[in-house]
Amino acid sequence: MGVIRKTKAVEVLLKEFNSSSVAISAKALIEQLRDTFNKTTIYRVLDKLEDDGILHSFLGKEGIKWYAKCNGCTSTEHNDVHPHFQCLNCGRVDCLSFTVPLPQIPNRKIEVMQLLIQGRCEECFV
Amino acid sequence: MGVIRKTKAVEVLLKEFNSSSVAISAKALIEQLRDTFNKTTIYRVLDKLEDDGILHSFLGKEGIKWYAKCNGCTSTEHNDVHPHFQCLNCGRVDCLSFTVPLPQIPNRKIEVMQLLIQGRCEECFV
DNA sequence: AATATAACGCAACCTTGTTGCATTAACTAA
DNA sequence: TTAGTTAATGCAACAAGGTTGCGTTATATT
Ligand SMILES: [Mn+2]
Ligand SMILES: [Mn+2]
Ligand SMILES: [Zn+2]
Ligand SMILES: [Zn+2]
Repeated sequence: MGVIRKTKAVEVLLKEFNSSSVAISAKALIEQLRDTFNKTTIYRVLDKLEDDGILHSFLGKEGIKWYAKCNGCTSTEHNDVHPHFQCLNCGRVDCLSFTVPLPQIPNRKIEVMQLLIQGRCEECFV
Repeated sequence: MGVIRKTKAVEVLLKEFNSSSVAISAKALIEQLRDTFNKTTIYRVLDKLEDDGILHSFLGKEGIKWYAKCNGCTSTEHNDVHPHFQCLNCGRVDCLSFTVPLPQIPNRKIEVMQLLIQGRCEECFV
């Protein structure tokens, strides 16, 4: 797969993610671009951008899907695994750049891990 | 809130969680008890048992809700926060007893964290 | 046994996300 | 530059997980 045509939707969504580095939920994009694009289109473009290694996705607080820019991923290699932070006050979500060392678990093989930290972001921190 | 009446549904669900210590998804319970209870009832009882500090819930792989027994929680204090493990082979989910030390993040306050580790469980480990 | 009301079943609904299909618009090459 | 090819789009309908309102049932209390 992969994005092959530079369509209006691809262009607009790419710009959305390039203008800031915070994560954006599919839900928010659909709402925000409701008058411009159909939700199906948005879901499909996000899918493709993820396949391309341009965006990565993860599940936020209520199990809804968020997307953020990738750093150095390709369509063949998605090696951009890191924790995410969701602010319980303003809702903002972003990527955290550190890695969390996990203890070995006997007789289990760890393949993926997803860590969502919740609390107060820099803006909402008192 | 809290469970006030010992009904059939409460009894059956409690037994379900007491007979083993693995987590069970609401989805699985609804399917399994489809001929006995309405799904609304199951959702409501699970909710209540959680409020009571008897069960805790978390989101699994596809963002669906899982429940497991609590250890030493009450209706006023839910202090049973720990990682969960979901087997990518057999689908089994369980609670992990270790705690993951998180680095301090400057200017942010960490309140909750949810960690889902995926891989191969003891049974499916080769 | 009579009462009060928590819990239940059912149908209808909500939200997030997906699918099939006819139409439109990018890209390709004449 | 235009015609042809087909990826991408819009729309409507659907799916899964979960919630809500309301009339009925069953548990606990007297
Ligand atoms: Mn990220
Ligand atoms: Mn647990
Ligand atoms: Zn914030
Ligand atoms: Zn397994």
